[in-house]
Amino acid sequence: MTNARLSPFDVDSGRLTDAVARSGPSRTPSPCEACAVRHLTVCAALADEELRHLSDIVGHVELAAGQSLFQESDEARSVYSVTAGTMKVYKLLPDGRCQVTGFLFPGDFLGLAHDETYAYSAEAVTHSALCSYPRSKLEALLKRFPQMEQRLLGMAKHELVVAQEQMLLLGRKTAKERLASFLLMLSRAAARRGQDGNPVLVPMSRSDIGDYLGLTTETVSRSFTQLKRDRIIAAESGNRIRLVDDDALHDLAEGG
Amino acid sequence: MTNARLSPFDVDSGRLTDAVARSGPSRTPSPCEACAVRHLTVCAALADEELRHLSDIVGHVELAAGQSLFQESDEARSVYSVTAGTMKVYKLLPDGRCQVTGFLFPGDFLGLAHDETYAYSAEAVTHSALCSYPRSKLEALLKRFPQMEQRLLGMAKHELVVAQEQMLLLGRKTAKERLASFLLMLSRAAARRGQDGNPVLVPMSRSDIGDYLGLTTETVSRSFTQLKRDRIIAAESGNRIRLVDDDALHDLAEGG
DNA sequence: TCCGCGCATTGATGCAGGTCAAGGCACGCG
DNA sequence: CGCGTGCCTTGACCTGCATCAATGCGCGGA
Repeated sequence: MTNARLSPFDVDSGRLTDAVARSGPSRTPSPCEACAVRHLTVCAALADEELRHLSDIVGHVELAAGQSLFQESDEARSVYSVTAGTMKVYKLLPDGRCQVTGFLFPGDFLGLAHDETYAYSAEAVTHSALCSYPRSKLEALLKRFPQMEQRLLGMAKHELVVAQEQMLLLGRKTAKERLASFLLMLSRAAARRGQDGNPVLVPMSRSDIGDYLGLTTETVSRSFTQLKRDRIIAAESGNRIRLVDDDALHDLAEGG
Repeated sequence: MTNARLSPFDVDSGRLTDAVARSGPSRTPSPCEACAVRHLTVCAALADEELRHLSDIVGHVELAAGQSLFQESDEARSVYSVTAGTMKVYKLLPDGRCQVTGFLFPGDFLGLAHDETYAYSAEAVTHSALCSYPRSKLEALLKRFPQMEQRLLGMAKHELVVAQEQMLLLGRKTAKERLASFLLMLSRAAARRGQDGNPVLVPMSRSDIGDYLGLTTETVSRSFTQLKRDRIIAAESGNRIRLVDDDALHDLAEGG
């Protein structure tokens, strides 16, 4: 495996520039209609009229790798939809211990806050682009279009299922099992976006992975080495991992 | 600390029998209107008309301690609202490793499934009572009363926040910190229900607590002993724990 | 009242993963 | 083109929690 972080446009590059260009606020009719990742997002099920209203309130953000979008306890002014790149959301303990609660890819939603402040921090892992929706305006829209609320509820339910699986991982799986689960998660997420799920691109650092899996970077690294030695995965160029023995990987991930 | 599990009616007894009696399907106008725990539940914000419709489709379940409500992968026919007792929801690995993803108290909701099957198993910790709503009929109702959907979304968002905190706990906290967080969670949950948050009732076994905190029963027991030795908590009769040094407990829980 | 069962506690020991430390490798920059 | 920086890998050692085992203790049932 190579050590370098990707330059921001190595991967989703076309997608990133496309999405940003297309959705520029200056475009005429309804930029959201032309959104390249709409089928993945909360916007997928919306009618044209609803889309137009959404277009009216949408803003755009672009972040370089490592840039922060918001911090836990910031006032939750906006919610966001990732259109390109990879984001991470995480929580910190006062002494600096970090738990990454999720990685987000194009189509994913973030910033849903229960009260007036965010419950976690969000930061770009790679160069990323997002649509932003002012919370107040979005809420007004939700009142008018309950359809959207339904869609949001569906996404929240799905996130809950994912969160419960992550709790099982953090509470009960071994380091190797955690890494196997992680690679399969990445692979499925890539496939959902219509990208290649094998080999799978791993854009985040060992340290981010450790903070996601409740491990140290050293243990993540050692587990990678073990999986390679066991011929279950193989490193390829550009931070890609080939899933060589899919069955073994699944068995591992499920604690087989 | 005593070892005995509670007999089912030691605690929420009045509440349990009341709720069950009141909400019997044979009652005349709208049993939900009289529900003792309505202010805590998804039903809180509903208008009378909506409540009547809800009453029409509601069913009731009573479970003895240890009885299962549904299993992961069962077809998700109903969703439930806890009216009395304590439930646990959990996920299993094939080899039997168990992660309790949450304890549920009166007012809590369970069974929200993203697809056609439940994502976890649910079992009564103490004698419990629940309202059940057939999923199909509830969905029809949600279409008519978007208000309810909004309320559900709010509950789902709150559950997500809780789940993220639990991930931080499972990924990054020490055994003592986990137990401190757990006791504070129980205390807050009791207070929310209008019960005494100190001393706090701990109705579940060491093994359930371990499965919730990602620890073994032995480690849970040892951590209890340490907190007692440090005069941070004290055991009282009937599985109650007095939170003696609240500040120390909070500091511990936050990783101070 | 006594017995036995199920849970909790405590002790002894082991090990997975953390910690500390030393290179290695790729890339960017002067 | 060589050097520095940042990440990754590997090794040696340590420790917090798991595991294995024994005992305690409260309750329910005979």
